[in-house]
Formats: sequence, structure tokens, C-alpha cells
Amino acid sequence: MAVRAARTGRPSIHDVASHAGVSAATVSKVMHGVTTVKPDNVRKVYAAVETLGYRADPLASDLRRAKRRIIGAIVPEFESEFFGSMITELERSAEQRGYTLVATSSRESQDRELELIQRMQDWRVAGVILAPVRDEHGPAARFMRENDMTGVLIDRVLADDSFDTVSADSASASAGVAAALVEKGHRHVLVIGLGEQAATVRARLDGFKAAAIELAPDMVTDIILSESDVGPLRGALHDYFSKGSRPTAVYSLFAKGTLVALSEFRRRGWRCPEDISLVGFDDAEWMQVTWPTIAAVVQPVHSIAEQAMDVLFGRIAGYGGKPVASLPKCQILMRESVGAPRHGPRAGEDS
Amino acid sequence: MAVRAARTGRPSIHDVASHAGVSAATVSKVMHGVTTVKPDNVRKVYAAVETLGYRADPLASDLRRAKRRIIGAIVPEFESEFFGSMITELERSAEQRGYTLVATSSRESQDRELELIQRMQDWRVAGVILAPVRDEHGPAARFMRENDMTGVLIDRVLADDSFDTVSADSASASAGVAAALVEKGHRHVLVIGLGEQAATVRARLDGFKAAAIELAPDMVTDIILSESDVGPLRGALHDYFSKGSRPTAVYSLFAKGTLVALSEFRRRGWRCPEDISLVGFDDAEWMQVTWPTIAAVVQPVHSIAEQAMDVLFGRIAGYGGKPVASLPKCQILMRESVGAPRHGPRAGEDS
DNA sequence: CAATGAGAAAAAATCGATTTACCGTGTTGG
DNA sequence: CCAACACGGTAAATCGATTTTTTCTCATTG
Repeated sequence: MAVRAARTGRPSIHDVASHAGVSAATVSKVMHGVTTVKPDNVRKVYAAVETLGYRADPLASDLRRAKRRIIGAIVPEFESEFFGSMITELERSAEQRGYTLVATSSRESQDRELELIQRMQDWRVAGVILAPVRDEHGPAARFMRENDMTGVLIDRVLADDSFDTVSADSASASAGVAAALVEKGHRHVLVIGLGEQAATVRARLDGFKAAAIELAPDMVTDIILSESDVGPLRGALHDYFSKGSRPTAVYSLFAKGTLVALSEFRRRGWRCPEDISLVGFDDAEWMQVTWPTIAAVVQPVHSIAEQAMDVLFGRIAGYGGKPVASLPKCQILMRESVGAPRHGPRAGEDS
Repeated sequence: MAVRAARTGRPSIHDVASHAGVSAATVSKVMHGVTTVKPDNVRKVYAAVETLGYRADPLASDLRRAKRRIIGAIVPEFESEFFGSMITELERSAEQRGYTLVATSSRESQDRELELIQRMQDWRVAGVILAPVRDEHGPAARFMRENDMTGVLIDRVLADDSFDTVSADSASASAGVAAALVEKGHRHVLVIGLGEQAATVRARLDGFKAAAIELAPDMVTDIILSESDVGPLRGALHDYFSKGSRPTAVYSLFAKGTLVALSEFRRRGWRCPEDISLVGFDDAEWMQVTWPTIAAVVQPVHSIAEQAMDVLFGRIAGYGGKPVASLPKCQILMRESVGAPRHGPRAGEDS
């Protein structure tokens, strides 16, 4: 008779072994489908597993293993739809390959990001998916490089020659936005962004400007880049309008900026798109049910996650070769918040 | 000279030990601040730790330990602001106590929820925070009870005599909504909800009805409860209005319902709040920047997380006693989407 | 002076798996 | 006929920590 371990209350592999009258090694083999075990023993082991309700302890098994079956994920925040669904996709993909995803949030802090990547190394995870706070040159990324951890950088990154990267093709998406705005007749657009997200913000900006000038040489593009937080951006946006600037459209390079812009419109009593048009990076569920529906650039979350995991597991499997840079395409949803410009929003009001 | 382990490339406690000229046990003691180590050895150990860059492997240390310093969390989805910030708070709280939070999503599936809770037990986590898909009677909760895992149920749960529970006081919040609507002059309200979230939906519904009848005996409350998914709700809502029902306000008992209602309004070209008022459970960032701003019941995410973790760690520390049920209060933000009713929305249009 | 005890550290057991080394037995080939 | 080899298994080593047990060294005491 097997005796269940007293300490944890759960049967160990040795309990199964003695119950089945074989050694622990044999049990391990059966559990892994090794074919060199006599059918009779296989049956006995399965029977013992069944009656004892045995399930392997992943910690113990990973300890002995060279590579742990854990993938770490670090994202800047859990609160947004974008990173929420990103984690969902990453989790799904990891589990599909028999790994466990441990998701953490850097809370938009580079210090914390560094701590987290270190903790990931403490855990000796098989690989890491890092969505850096700022870009591929942050402290966490450096740590990864110095300790050559296997990992893939996503989202706020550009192609890099020491990391595999996957991020939405924001440049071409921005070009698409520019094309759409030009086509509607806009010739004066304000672009807002967060400066600290240097990597992608520049790509998005350049993509927009290049396409705009190409398609409409007379296009005027104003730019407001706030350094770190949305607070300053809010202020800068307010000042910008208060000085009398009257673009016919606003293009926000990141999700929160869209909210900031909307909030500023509301404060001034401007109607969208009658008084001013709006497009933003990142789609959200609410954008298609409010008045007006908000035009948005939809990032290919599923593709980003899938490709990142593909590359990551390739590296885990030992595949060498140069870093790859993947740029899945975005989709642009031109909704009601974008219209043809009038002569400009009525001027004169100020708060 | 100490030799770094060849396999992982990282120094183990034995490397530190031999480098410092002491035993592994002594290193362990120093790392845990045990005071019975000679100052001289303490110094040597610290020096070795420093030069080797030693950091303990949490898996190895947890394996030996009775209780692992891991807290499992299971939520129905990662995509919403509510659960996103819930995870953020839980993670913060766990780390503050030296534990690691492993967050997972049941993706609104009870089957998966069961799988996840089993996996948590495989990991032998110290405790679990479970936000069940439906209520405290699901398969995951049963599994927890049967294997007496230590854990706390949150959000979609009522007080229970076999579990500690923490959830927003939806009944009193609903009463507050009723009071506000009555005060504005509403006498015909439609309440929409998801039937499968039996636990809290009933509490929210009853809280509303009781307060409504108490404050305005002539109040007419219509109710649409969809079984499982938002799809059927969308249809039911459409049918309801198509039959000519004209409540002056809609109260949605859950976040997605608010979007569904808005979307139906939009489809019919109804203005909010001129034609119909709207309040919903759960606040979101966008609700205060759109037209109109959407009134919402704000759940005390921080309190829920904090209280749940307090109770959980109490249990982990071995505190016995009866299950506790915590009901932190909600806040009601009455915004522009709620106005005084006219004679009712203009009738006659139908899609 | 031998016995006792305290203090500190080393040695060994442990956690629960995987992996390696080795051991019979029977078969095959040179 | 004996070495080589495949087969099926088991014992033991291992992963990297913690915890228990043992050992050793002094200092104290009857």
C-alpha cells in the first residue's frame, strides 16, 4: 500500500511508484510516454496514478530540468484593452505548448521593469516576452542582453540588432491615416504623442509626415510630444488651442492621447467631427458605440502575440541566426470622428 | 576559487559557500538574517554573494519550504479595466509581502476555471484569489472546498459559509442608483443583466427593486436577463424596444451591458439623455470624456483587492475561524447620461 | 579533571521530480 | 563460444535551496 506524503497531503512520484510496484524512474518514463516500458508496467502505473490522483509537481520537475517550462511576460500595464488582450493571447499560446505564462506589470516604470526582468532570471524562465516601458534601449533590455536571456521584445520597439522584435507596423499605419485625412481634405493636422515612448512614436510620426507631404505638399503638421506623463500633455494641448491654433484634425499616437484630446474638445464645447476630426492609435470597444464613433488604428494583437511566441520558441529550441524584426500590419477603422474639414472650428472661445 | 555552475551559468548557494569558505547551510542562514552566525562569516558570505552576483532560486527554495511563496489569481478576463486594475492591485499586494502573483484568465469558461484551479494546486500555491466566472457554486469553488485549498472568492460572489468572500456592495449601490433615478423623476426603468452571473446580478437587481418601490411605489421596473452571452442580450434588448416599450432610463448591471445599451440607442438614433437615460455598473476611463459622459457605479477595486489579500494572508498564517464576508462600498458617479425624463422617447422608429 | 552545556558550523536529509549509470538477461554475430 | 548489444529496470545522482542532525570547540562547573 502506498502512503500519501504527510506533509503536503499529496502523493508524490514515489508514492505512485511503490503503489504500482515499480521504481520512480519508471513512473517518470510512463508519464512522459517513453515507449521502452513493458505494457504491463504501464498499466500498473496508470492504475496507481488513477487511484492516488497523482499529478506531477511542476516546480519539482522544472528544478531538475535544464529549461523551465515557464515563460515570463512583462507589460507596462494591465489596465488597457491592448495589453489585456495581449496577455490573453500570450497565455493561450504558451499553454498550447505546455508552458505556463507568468504575467507581470512594470506599471510604466523602468526601475520596476529592471526588477522584474531580474526576477524572471531568478526564476530561470525559458524565455521572456518584454513589452518595454519606453523602447529597446531600456535597462531591462540591457540586462537581458548582458545575461543573454532568451527573449523577444514587442510593441514599443523598433528593429534592433541584438533582439528579436515584433511590433505593429505603425509607420505604414500612420501613412494610411495621413492618406485618409488628406483624402477628406485636411491640410492642417495636430499630432500628439508621448516622447518617452521614443521608439514607436518616432516611427508613427515619421510615417505620418512622410505620407502627408508626399500626398499633399501644402500639409501643415503640428506636433505636441509630452515627455513622460499624460498630465503635461493635457496642459500642452490646452495651451496650443488657447494660442489660437486651429487644425482641422487631431491624430493621437497612443490610446490615452485620444482620451485627452476628446476631453479637451469637450472642455471647449467642440463637436467632433463637425468642429474637428479625431483619429487615434489603438481601438477600444467603446469607440464604436459612442457619439461619434471614434476612428482608430487597430493593432494586430493576435499576430503580434503569435509571431512573438513563434520566434521565442524557436530560440528556446536552440535556433540561432540573426535577430528578426516582425512588423504585422495594422487595420484602420475610419469612423464618424473623421469628417471633411469646414473652414476650421469656430474661433474665439477659450477657457 | 569558486566555480560557477556549468549548466545554468548562474552561481548556486554551494558556489557561494565554497567561495566564502563556509557551508551552504551557513549561507542560507546569512541570507535569512539568522543572528547565530559569527560576524566574520557573515562578512565573508556577503562578500562572496557580491562578487558572484548570487541570487537565490525561488523555485528551489520553495520546493523545500512547506508553503510556497506564490499566490494564484484567476479572473474571468484580462481585457477589462476592472479586472486589469484588480490584477495590478493584487500583484502589488502580493509582492509587498514577498510573494509572487501568478495571474491567469479563465476566459469566462467554467471548464477552464476548473483546470486553472487544479493547476494552482499542482503548483502548491500558498493561496488563491478566485474571481469566479459565475458564482461561489462553480466547479472551481467546489474543487477548492474538497481539497481544502486556502483561498478567497471575490467579485461575482455572495456571502458563503464555506468561503471567505469580498465583493462590492452592489445591493446598496443599486439602491443608490434607484434613488438617483427616482429623484430625477424616472418612473419606468429597464434593468439589463447577465443571468449567469447569478450571484451578484440578483443582489444588484433586488437592491434596485427594493429601493425603487420604497421610494416610488408607482415605479415600473422591466428586466431583461440574458443567459450566458451578450449576443442574446443584444437581441432581447432590440426586441424589447421594437415591441414599443419606452422606459425613460436603462440601468445596466454589468459593464458590457452598458455598451450594448449605448449601441442599441445609437442604432435607433436616440439621444442620451434627451431621449433616454443610462447608468451602468463599472466605470471606465472613456466614460468621462465622451458625449454624453456616462454615469457609472465605481467599484472599490483597491479595497476589494486589499481586503481579499488581508483575509487570504490571515488564513495562510493559520488563522482559523468562520468565513468572513466583506462588502466594500461603491461610489456612484451621476454624469450627463442621466437627465430628467421627458414624456418618453419619441416612439415609432424601428429598425 | 571529567562531565556538562552552549554556540557555531558542517554534514546530511529533504523536497519531488528527471536523468545518468549500471545491472541482469537474452539475443546475435564474428 | 564469447563478446557485443538491445531491452527493461532500478539505484543513485542531481537540481538548488531549507531544515534537521551531528560534530566540534570551548568555556563552565561540580
